[in-house]
Amino acid sequence: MAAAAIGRREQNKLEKRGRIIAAARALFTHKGFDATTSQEIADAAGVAGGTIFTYAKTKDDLLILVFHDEMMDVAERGYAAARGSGALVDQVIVYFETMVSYHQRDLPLAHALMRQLGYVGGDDQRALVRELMTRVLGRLAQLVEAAKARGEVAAASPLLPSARSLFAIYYFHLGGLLSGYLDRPQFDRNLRTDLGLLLRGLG
Amino acid sequence: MAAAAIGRREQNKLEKRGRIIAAARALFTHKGFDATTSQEIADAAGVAGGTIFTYAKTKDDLLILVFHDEMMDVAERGYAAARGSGALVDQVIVYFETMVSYHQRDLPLAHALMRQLGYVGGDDQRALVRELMTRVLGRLAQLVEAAKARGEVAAASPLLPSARSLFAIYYFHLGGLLSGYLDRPQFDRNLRTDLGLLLRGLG
DNA sequence: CTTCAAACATGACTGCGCTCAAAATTCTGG
DNA sequence: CCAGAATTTTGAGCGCAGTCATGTTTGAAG
Repeated sequence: MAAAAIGRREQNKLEKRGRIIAAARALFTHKGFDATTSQEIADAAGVAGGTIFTYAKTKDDLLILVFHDEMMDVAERGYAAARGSGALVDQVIVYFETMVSYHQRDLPLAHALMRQLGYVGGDDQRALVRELMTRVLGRLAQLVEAAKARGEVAAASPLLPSARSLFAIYYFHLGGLLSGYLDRPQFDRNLRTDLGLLLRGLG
Repeated sequence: MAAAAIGRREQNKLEKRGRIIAAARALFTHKGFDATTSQEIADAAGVAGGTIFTYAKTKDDLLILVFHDEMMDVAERGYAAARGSGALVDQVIVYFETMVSYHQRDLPLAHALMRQLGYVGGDDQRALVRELMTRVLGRLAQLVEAAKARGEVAAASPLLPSARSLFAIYYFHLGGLLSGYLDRPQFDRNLRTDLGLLLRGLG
């Protein structure tokens, strides 16, 4: 049989997985992460309590499942919005601002998600994070590549490390914002300063 | 009364706090974080179960208390070790390597700690994280400052943003190492590449 | 169609983090 | 030294994340 052929078993698993993710997303958004019990998710998804944990090893891991698709999309939208801008700094800032405004819709949830990103339990979820990271860094690298073509970035600058470093700076400040060490204006200022520094270099 | 005068009440609280932290450290190190119950910590510290949670809002927050002092010290030792080396890149790498080898002693615990750093519950713990961050960035800034005096770094480079960015890059890769996305050689390579990139600049 | 094995779902159950009303301890003013 | 206010400790109890033995469904082989 071709790999595309799927039996009733896999079909059911996919449907159930979809219902669980949808239920979790709705409840997390509506009640908050902590206030949502795994039993509520199970009820809303029409499955037994224990079934949740065959799709995500922990309740925390559900966050990865819930956000993966949306975040993949946000990266795309951020890239699309960033291409238009002028200098690379501005492009990169537009890219990250797109992500931040997505997180702004629900800061506590974003906080919980960020916490979880560095602590994934299941292998499936780990693969999802890898995929997401690849996408996010890939789009960044494209911005850098275009800037290189424009002569705005040195030809010698390696793409992936550049993208990684830009993201590392964003991620660090995002943590500060979500943890309450920074308010939004501070975040914006720090981000611009530090990204600019990376682009210009310390040397 | 002078602020230095402390009554029996505060004296007792300090002692109890010390016992709790010591007990938690011993148990975390010996049994691991997850395998240690809050009751065990309480027993070892000679207090009732509920008392733990007047000193740390959550079990997770205990990690901050346990590691604060040691990490402050590691930053000092890293700085002392780094001053000797030659170029700024190498100094910074020595600084971070000192921290990494400290974490290597107990990777799962370091992982738990890192997770917790971005999710502090109590205000006291938050202040401790602030203090630690200030120390870590401050020592880094000193290295940059000295390099600036040597003419190795542009006079225009602002110290704090530079230190922040260097740390952000380290922190990002540390997360990759602790989460198992990177092995040690990859970590070392990435760190050197990206720190060098920041120092040279993309432009 | 029947039989058997493998994969999956179930939900009662367990253990632990954390709460909170009550008890114990310390402080203060007279 | 005493009464009573203020703060801290206590530990039984609660709710929930996560487990696992049992039951159910699916797929394959004859």
